[in-house]
Amino acid sequence: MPHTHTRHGSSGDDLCSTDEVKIFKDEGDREDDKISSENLLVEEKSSLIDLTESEEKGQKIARPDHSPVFNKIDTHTHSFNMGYLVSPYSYANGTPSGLPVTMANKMGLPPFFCHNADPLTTPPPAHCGIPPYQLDPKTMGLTRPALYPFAGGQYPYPMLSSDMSQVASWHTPSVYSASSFRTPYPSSLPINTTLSSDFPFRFSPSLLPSVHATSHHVLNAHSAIVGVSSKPDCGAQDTTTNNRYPRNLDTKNSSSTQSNDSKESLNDKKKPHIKKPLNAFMLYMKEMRAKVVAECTLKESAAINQILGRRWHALGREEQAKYYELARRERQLHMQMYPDWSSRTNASRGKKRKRKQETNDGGNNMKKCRARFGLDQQNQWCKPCRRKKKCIRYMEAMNENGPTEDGSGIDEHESQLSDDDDDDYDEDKLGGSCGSADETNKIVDDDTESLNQSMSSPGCLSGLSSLQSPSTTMSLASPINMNTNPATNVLYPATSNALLIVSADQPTIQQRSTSTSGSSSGSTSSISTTPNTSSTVSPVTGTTVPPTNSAHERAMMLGNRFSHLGMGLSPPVVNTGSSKPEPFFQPHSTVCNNAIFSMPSIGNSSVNHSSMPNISRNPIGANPRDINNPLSINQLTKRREYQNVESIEVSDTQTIVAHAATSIIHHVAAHGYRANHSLLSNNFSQHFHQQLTDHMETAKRSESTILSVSTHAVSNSECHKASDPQSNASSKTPSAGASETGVISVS
DNA sequence: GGACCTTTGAAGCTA
DNA sequence: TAGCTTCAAAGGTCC
Repeated sequence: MPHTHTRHGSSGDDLCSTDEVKIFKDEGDREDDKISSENLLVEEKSSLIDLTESEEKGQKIARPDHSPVFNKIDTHTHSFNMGYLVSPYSYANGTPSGLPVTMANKMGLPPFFCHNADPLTTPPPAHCGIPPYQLDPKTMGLTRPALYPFAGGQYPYPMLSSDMSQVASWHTPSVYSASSFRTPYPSSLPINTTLSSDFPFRFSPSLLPSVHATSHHVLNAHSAIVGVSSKPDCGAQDTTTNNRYPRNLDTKNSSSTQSNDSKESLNDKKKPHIKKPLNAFMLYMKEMRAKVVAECTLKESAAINQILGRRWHALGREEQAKYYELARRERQLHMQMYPDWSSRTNASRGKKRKRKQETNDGGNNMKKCRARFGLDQQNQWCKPCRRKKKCIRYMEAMNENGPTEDGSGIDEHESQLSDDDDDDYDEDKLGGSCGSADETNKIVDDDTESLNQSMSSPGCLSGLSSLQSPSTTMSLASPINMNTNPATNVLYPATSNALLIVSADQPTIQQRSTSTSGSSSGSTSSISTTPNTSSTVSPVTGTTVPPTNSAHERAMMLGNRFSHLGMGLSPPVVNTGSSKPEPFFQPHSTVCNNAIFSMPSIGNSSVNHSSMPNISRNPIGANPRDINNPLSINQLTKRREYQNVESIEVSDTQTIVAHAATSIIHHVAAHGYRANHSLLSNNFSQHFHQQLTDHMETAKRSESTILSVSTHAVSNSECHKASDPQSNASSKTPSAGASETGVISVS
């Protein structure tokens, strides 16, 4: 376990992580430290959990005063170095991974606070990263109280000049008045009483951030105290405090002021709810949520969390290690503050537990409609789910083969199926190819409903709620993953001649393609085709054509495919009548030979698609933990665009696709395409455009009818901006758009 | 006002 | 010990 980088070479305190140490390094030393510490972090990450456990178990063991952190502080007393509190982590890869907001908040630091700069007037350097919430707290829904409600000359930190005074100030109520600040932990806790004795240990600077934490927006954000936290009798913790943890948590200690039983009983009723310490992911979420919200204009936390979940997985180990470390510190601090607290306390108190126990009775792990079908297929939801009521299918599954308790659920369910799901039945049944066979079988076994409508059910997909319909989902990652739609006889080779852009930091397609069934994890990209027959939209041409599932599917797939240019692009191959589908796109040699586009079938126009196994179901999206699964985000963010897809003649699929694709490419070529992974260049776009144009010319000669497909851009790879007026405006133009992040959608 | 949704991780409980 | 369950944050939505 590395704990070096302390200038004084103090004994290693596990609390002293390398990232933390880096903060105390001078600018000139950071590079070297970064290199070494990164390597150390990798090692640290591997043992992070064990370390955490061991440390937490032994946290009550008295520790020497020679904490390396203190030593570090000693070395920086001249500058009142609390910079580490602001940005203990570097941004080597540009990923904003600064100090989690929680910690920063607890530290009571302004966002712009830097150890060597004016905390309030000097913006942080770019590498420090500015938490997104700083951009526009109001619009992001994050309340942000005054960082330091001091008057100009009241800012406490500058007054500190010595180590101890500095440290002491962190714990001196006079400095952070309880009435003025919200501390993450109650000031009245016994810990204050023991401060003099074991302060160096208990309030090691590594922990100080949380201990002395004063007001901060995140603390507001996570006003941790539930129940009495807002009660006036909670004293300083109520209106003025923003504690995550209650001040009067320990009733034993606070009971001294409440002598009579009535007060005690009342106090028990008002006993504050001590929340669990945030884990690494929660810390990450708190930090990144605002950013995602700002990027995506999504406000629904469920959707945001899905994005964050994916990003979390996409996060480097080093980055994650930081959050693990912070989470460990949170736990440590929480444990120190509330030694008697146990998660059991919270687990046994809430109604939530009761409710969940009820819903989990019967061992039903079925996903509810929302999770099964996603937001874009609400037409497949049961009625209660549409109304956010209890899922009757869920309840039905709970009762296995038996009827629901009142029977209404079944009836409604059946009615629902007959009403809304019949249309999907054939297609799902025929072409319903989604997910692995195993998963499909599993679903079939679980619920007969799956036959009717949930061949695409994300239930087989472990319930990523916002996934595209898995029934029509296929993965680009799998070279043999093709979705043959019998209804239209149009083959969609996942990899045929399409260009698949693989992130350099992601496993290659070949690697991923080895897995052709079952888990979706590791899928780099996917194509989602959602034969949503209910969608009706006016075409750009204004003509109204009866909706055709395949056409809709075509368009949506196209949109999906192009919307994932940054992750993968696989235009459809149209079966022109011959037994073998004709490749729609001819990859350019420059692309085929480009290692970036490494892909088994790229450039191989002779791929025998017909001989390819008919992967029944694309596992993409099956695993909500699949960080590379774009479907969840896609569905969350682009379904509205898809709903604008107008019907298209099946026979015109090729032309339509080409038309739409060309429009997109036009835009890409014109504006340049900056894919998520920065792998697409204008040259590529132009080339691809040329390829499309050539095919279009060919198609036009053979096709008589052309229906147009409107296209518009989506300005984010993960998030649609349907609510964005600009995006909406652009959606009305029959041109494709590419955002800066390189995602294009077609509607 | 509270449940629900959604994510991952931690912790407790149970078999 | 493995598996399951609950909770932590967040905010829109629904009842």
